[in-house]
Amino acid sequence: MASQGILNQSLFEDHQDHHMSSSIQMGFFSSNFPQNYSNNIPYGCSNINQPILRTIPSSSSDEQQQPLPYNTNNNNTLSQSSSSTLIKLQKDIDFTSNFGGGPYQHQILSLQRSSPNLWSWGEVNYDCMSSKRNTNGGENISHLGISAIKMKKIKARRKVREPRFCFKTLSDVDVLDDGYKWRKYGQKVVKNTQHPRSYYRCTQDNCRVKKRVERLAEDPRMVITTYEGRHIHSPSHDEEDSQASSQVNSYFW
DNA sequence: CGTATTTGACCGGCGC
DNA sequence: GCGCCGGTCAAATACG
Repeated sequence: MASQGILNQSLFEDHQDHHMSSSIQMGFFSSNFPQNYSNNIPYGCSNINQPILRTIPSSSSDEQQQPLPYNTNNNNTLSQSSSSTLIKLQKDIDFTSNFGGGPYQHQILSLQRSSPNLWSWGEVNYDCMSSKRNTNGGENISHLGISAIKMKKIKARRKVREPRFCFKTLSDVDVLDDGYKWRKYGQKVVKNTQHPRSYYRCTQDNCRVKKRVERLAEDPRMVITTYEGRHIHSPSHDEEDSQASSQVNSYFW
């Protein structure tokens, strides 16, 4: 499976560009969610407090400029194709470094901003993981009105924090098989949630990728998975035949 | 017995 | 400065 985990770069033309444009870009990626998760397709966005972004056919043009609220039916499930995956992700995240490739092709939505790393961990952490934060006046980092103090704090944290993103998945299983091996190193009960948050580290030597997993308080059927950092290796279940496919590793910088 | 998980302690950031 | 909270550590425990 030489093509595993390779992002369809034709849809991410400025993949190498570190300066984000302020556009919303559609793309596809192949993930290796295994067969038993095929009915647990991730479809969330990186910020659970913001509207879930609706998938837009990649052929459509200008209407892509605005995130649209996702249509949900009365069962609070997606009314669109369940095979759609919607993820707002930081521009410099290589999706394939967190997901290996596989038979399932999911649609993702990449939100690109005018400055690098605007999806700072702080923003994701406060907005996505901790719904109590950011309530004083609703100051939003994504707008130019951000205070200098706040920006300073964020910058300070950016120094040490890896890029991260998270998404929601409808799943009975907490830990989705993303092809990598993880070791649990902590569990925490987060305030105002009934479900604990679990912390995992990639077991690969020198790979510092972390992920955390928790259930959405509002809907325990949803698993929120947050990845931080980039894998420096291919998914572990490729290891057996990875000797002959070192070129594949270049996709997992 | 080696490895993975659990879980209370600890630490640092942040708000008040 | 203090307390709260999230994230991490590491000893204890479980597991294969």
